[in-house]
Amino acid sequence: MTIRVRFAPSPTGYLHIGSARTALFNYLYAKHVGGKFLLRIEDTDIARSTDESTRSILEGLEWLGFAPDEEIVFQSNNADKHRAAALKLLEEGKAYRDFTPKEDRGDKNIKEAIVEKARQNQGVKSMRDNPFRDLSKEESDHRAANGEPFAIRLKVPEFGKTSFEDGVYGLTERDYAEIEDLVLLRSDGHPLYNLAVVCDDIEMEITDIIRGQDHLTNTHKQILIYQALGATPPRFAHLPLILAPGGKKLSKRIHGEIVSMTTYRDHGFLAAAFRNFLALLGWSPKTEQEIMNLEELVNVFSLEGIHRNNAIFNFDANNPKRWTDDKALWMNAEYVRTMPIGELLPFVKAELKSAKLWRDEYEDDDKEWFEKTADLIRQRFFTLKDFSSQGRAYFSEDFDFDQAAIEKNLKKFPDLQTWLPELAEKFEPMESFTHDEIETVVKQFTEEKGAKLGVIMNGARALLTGLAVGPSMLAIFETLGKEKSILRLKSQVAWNL
RNA sequence: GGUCGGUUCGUCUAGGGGUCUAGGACACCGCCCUUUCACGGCGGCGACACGGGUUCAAAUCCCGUACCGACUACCA
Repeated sequence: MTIRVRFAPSPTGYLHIGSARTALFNYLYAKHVGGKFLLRIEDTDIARSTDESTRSILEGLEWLGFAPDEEIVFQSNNADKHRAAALKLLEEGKAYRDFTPKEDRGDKNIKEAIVEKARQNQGVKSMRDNPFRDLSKEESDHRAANGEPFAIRLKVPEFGKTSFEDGVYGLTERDYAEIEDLVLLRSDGHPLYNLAVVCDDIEMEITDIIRGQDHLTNTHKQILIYQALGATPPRFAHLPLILAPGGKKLSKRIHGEIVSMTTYRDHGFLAAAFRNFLALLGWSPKTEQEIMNLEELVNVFSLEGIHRNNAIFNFDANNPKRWTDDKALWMNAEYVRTMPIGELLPFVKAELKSAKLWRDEYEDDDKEWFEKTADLIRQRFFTLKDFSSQGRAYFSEDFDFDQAAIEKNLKKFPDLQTWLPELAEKFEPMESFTHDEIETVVKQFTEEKGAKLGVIMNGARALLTGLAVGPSMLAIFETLGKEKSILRLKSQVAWNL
């Protein structure tokens, strides 16, 4: 039987880091065994689901490169089937109508309310004390026929326990006494999560469910539903959670965009790098190799490498340099700096285009120059954004000067104001403007002036790139070319800043 | 409150009774290279939550405590 897994997000926000990692693990698992990776949008909560969120999730998945192998399933389209299943269970006596009026809960403190209620009911409350649980069929039918609203609850057996072998957490058991007669169908006729998931997973012939650990206890309820429906439950594997710094829950509300996939895309992350980073959060290949492309990840992925403890996604909202996890940033830099240049170029192009720095010659007459330059400057870059910010001077005459660079490398040595234009003069007659020739000229010039090579070079760097850091100056001269080098060495704009 | 789960450097992790004076990566610090540096090279700092057992031997097994998390909704 082919393995079929699904990623089933609910469209109540963007694709966040936890869901993205769940999608990744499902994808890796499916591909590893030659199975299918499916996508289902769980939009049964009409009040909270939005189309915009669905789009955002799809966008995130697309960016990461996880295309579903079959058509996307929208859970809300299956509501009729879910209702039918609930009715069937009711018919078979495996569920019952609950005529208790719906309780209005203040939306805000639901968790607190639950705890409070549980505290009050301590030791008294039984999960089976619903007065409608054993209502006769006749009376139940009668009241329903009279138009009395009701919810349908699953009739959980009095004694026994559910158990299953979790792919990550091992044997998991739960006593029936701990499981309430869960609501299958709301009094307004809307199917509830646990019913919907089970029905859809049966219908989609899902064989393995890989999802967040927050569903671990739900699984027992779902197994009860599978059994009532006469279906064999699939295999389950639960993933540890990804937490915020300090070990608190990562929340869309509190942590905002920092957890959204689109943020990473928009901040110049390479999907390959982010995927790689995500894979290492809660999973380990058990080797010391950390840089792995998708294919390698697929090859070595196994449930056995998944942790049971939660991982922290580190970031510091108040520190621009640490706006997201250090390791994610490093991973991205590693990819930017070491991936085959040919694979990187399309991303550089897209970045330059969006910054209006792209010129079509880069793919034509200046193709070689473009490749060489991108290759040269990427050595110190972290994200794709750096090509248009720090790398701006290589693609445009309109670039900014870093104040600190000017102070430190230019104004501190007033002689440079005449020397640098003089150096430009030395460049003028050069026929071949390449590394070695430039070196000869610059060195000779430096000796003439009795100056330090570093002073000349760094001054030139400030003038030619606006920055205090970057590749070797000889390489910069060469890549910028004679004309631009001369022009910028003579320019006085930086001196007047 | 109850049930269940988890706990190795700041963070991601290796390890599953002796090979652990606990390994790697990121971050941090230092040194080197150098015309600069956010590159590169070398090195350093730094952890088995705590308390009891079991054992010749425990990071590894058992129990308890603490802390963290999930679930406990006519949310998903």
